Amino acid sequence: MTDATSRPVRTRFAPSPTGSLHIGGLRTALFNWLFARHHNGSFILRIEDTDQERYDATALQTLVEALRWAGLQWDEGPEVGGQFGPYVQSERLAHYQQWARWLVDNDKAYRCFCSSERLKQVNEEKVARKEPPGYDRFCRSLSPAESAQRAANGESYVVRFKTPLDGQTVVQDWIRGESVFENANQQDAVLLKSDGFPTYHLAVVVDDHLMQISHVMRAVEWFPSFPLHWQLWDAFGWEKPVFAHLPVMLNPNGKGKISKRHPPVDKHGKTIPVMVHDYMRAGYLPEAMLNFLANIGWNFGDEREVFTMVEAIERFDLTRINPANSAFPTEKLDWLNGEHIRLLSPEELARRLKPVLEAAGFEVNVEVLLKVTPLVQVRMKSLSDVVEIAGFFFRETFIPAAPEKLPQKKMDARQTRDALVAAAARLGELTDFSIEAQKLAMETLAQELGLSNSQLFGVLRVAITGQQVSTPLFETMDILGKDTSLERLKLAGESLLVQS
RNA sequence: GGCCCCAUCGUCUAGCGGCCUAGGAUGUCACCCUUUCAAGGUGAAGACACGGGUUCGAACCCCGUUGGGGCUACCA
Repeated sequence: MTDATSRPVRTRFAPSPTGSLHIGGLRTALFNWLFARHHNGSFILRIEDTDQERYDATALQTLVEALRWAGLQWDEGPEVGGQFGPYVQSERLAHYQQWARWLVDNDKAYRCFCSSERLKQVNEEKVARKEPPGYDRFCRSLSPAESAQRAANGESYVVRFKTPLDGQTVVQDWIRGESVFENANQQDAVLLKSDGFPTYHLAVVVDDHLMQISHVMRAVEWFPSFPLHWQLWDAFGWEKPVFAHLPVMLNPNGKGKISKRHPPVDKHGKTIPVMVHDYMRAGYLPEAMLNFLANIGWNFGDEREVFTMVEAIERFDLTRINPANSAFPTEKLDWLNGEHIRLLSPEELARRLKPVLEAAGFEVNVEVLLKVTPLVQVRMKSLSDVVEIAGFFFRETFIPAAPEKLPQKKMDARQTRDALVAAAARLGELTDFSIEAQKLAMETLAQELGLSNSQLFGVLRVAITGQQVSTPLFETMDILGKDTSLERLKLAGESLLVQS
């Protein structure tokens, strides 16, 4: 079996718009996108909004936003059009109704007039008898004439598939090979609902055919309905696409798939975001996110784990997809995000940092930001880290640290104050306030005071930045300037109460 | 419960019958570098779920057990 058919490669991502994009959905989209790009094919976005009860007007917008953030451009779909449109299923009802009708006319499906009450009762009875629940095929034996008559009378009905009563359905999955399902275990699934909307099962087959999808990559959740779809393709007599059921991502502890309803937690008990928008807000880079997702269930081929999507496209194939489900390795995401942050040019990083700082309420002086960026670049795991590490550069008024934070290991208040005074005096004398000059002066001073560099520099750091953890001291003073630096040292010295 | 899928370090993975006394990454720990925090460098601990086969030889093939996961709607 080969993973490329003779047909042009066309893949699709077909989410239902029920909110932001689920992180697992993004990976499914990514794999489809990578495959299409690798084969110079087309990647299609199709919206599966056939559930009116779950309709959400803003969801499509949010979904599109997440996909655009990730950079997964679709060649056909909402907002971009295409020759196989419309790409929103609620606008394609005529197709589904036509093909449902075709199935009924060709004895592949039938109208079911059973009420939901009766269905419920049948189920309860079956369960009571310890039988597996399911429809009892009551309407399957209705004559075509009676069926048509009742429909004509305006009686409400659904269309159900006429599942073969015996035999087996042998399905082919690219990742798992052959699987055999007993037809006797299959239900007469509803294809067309009473509101005239199709179920997923009908819509997916009709659309994948009409849109000439060559490869269907979807999550394994769909595997149980795979035989139904397989039979549907056969019933229509259409050429099937290649199917590949992707493993799902489980909670970090490996228990259960990641879901919005039961938010996963990491080993520290911290809640892990499920939606792409949460990751956007948390300061993750789209390139890191995609790199991360590409490493779950697929691998680059050699031992590299940090790569760009351009590189991934070159190598992407279905043969290296791992059929096993995987826990969500959050620590790797943080690591990869740091790696990608370091891969960025300082200018590019600064460009991405600006909105983060602004969102935190800072007014950003771009010139300062450009100087600060290289200092934070190596220290960040996420873009939002900049606020904590270097936010003080952009604060209107300086917030000094509490005086008790000033003394370093084995230092008392007097010693600390004296060090601050001496440092201010020494730095004040400098005509050359360069980083090197500052460093030399302070190293000399530390020796004179009998302090270690660590002690003296620590005191100065807290005085200058108001923080115990910050950007490097001399670089920071360089950016702040001599006047501001001296002012802060003086302020810190005065804040220390010393009994004489 | 039924049906189906899956099974290598804590985690993500390489491995597709001999190159495996199982490789990489992450995380953890130690050391080095060092003005804090990082980053970087070096090193350590850490896995073929179990039981049967097949074979000269099995992490790799087959069967069973166990474990995990998915599905079980007029939701997708």
